[in-house]
Amino acid sequence: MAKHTTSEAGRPKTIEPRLRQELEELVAEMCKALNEPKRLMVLYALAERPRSVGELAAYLDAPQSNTSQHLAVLRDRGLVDVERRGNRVIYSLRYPKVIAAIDLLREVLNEEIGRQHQLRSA
Amino acid sequence: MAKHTTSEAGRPKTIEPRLRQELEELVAEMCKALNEPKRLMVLYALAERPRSVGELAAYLDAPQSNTSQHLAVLRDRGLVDVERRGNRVIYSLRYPKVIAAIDLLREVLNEEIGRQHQLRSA
DNA sequence: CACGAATATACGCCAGTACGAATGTCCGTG
DNA sequence: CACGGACATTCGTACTGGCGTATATTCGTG
Repeated sequence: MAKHTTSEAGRPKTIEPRLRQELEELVAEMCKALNEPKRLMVLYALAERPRSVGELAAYLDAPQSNTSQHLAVLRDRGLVDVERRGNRVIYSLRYPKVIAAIDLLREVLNEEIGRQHQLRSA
Repeated sequence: MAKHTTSEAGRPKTIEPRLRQELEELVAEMCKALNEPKRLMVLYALAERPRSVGELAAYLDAPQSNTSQHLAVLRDRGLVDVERRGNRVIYSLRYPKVIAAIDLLREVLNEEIGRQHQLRSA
């Protein structure tokens, strides 16, 4: 393991970049769960109410296996709750804050689209 | 300003999935800009103050070309502003809301980490 | 105008990932 | 306990994205 070269310089105001990198890694991992349109649709669908896999597959107009794969990603990231109900498996949204975060990004998107439109018409 | 998506009572609760898919595609594109630790670090660094490419490269402890590539992604997504100052190019954060969104995800991350810890100790 | 510093881009390589098809697993029912 | 339905997982393939190396571009300076 390579040691840090300048570890004894005075403490900078920002935290050690190495640690910072690992921290951001975790956030990035969470963002990776959100960079897929179908997964976003799933999250919004679950924000309304819990749904079964088949329901979500129909909603996405995607094959069952594909839907299950996307749900597995969200499950591994801990973004959804799972509950077995008889023959089916019901998924639900665990953190409403995730929707709030995406909504914020959507607002930014709106501003940006307006900006681009403004540039074109100038 | 940003229009409020008032949940109009007469409308169907969900919009056409086809259109919805395209909308989410755009949001997903924006998330793709955030799913890279170094890009997140860049955004936070720019949230403090505008910085040049060399400065950011040093901060990331990454080669110049790599830094430029990441900046190109942020630039293409419209998340940063660019200004040429003499020999250098100064980047700055365009939308503070992006930081707010990431902070929200960070909160979710904290809850999730606490949750996992709790599960392990049970 | 030649030169060097700062930044951007092109290219090839490798890892990661979404997808469909096929298969495995769990559950309720007859 | 055999069968079918709902869901999960595996596998091979095609695509995408990040990286380093090398090269191009832009600008200040002598």
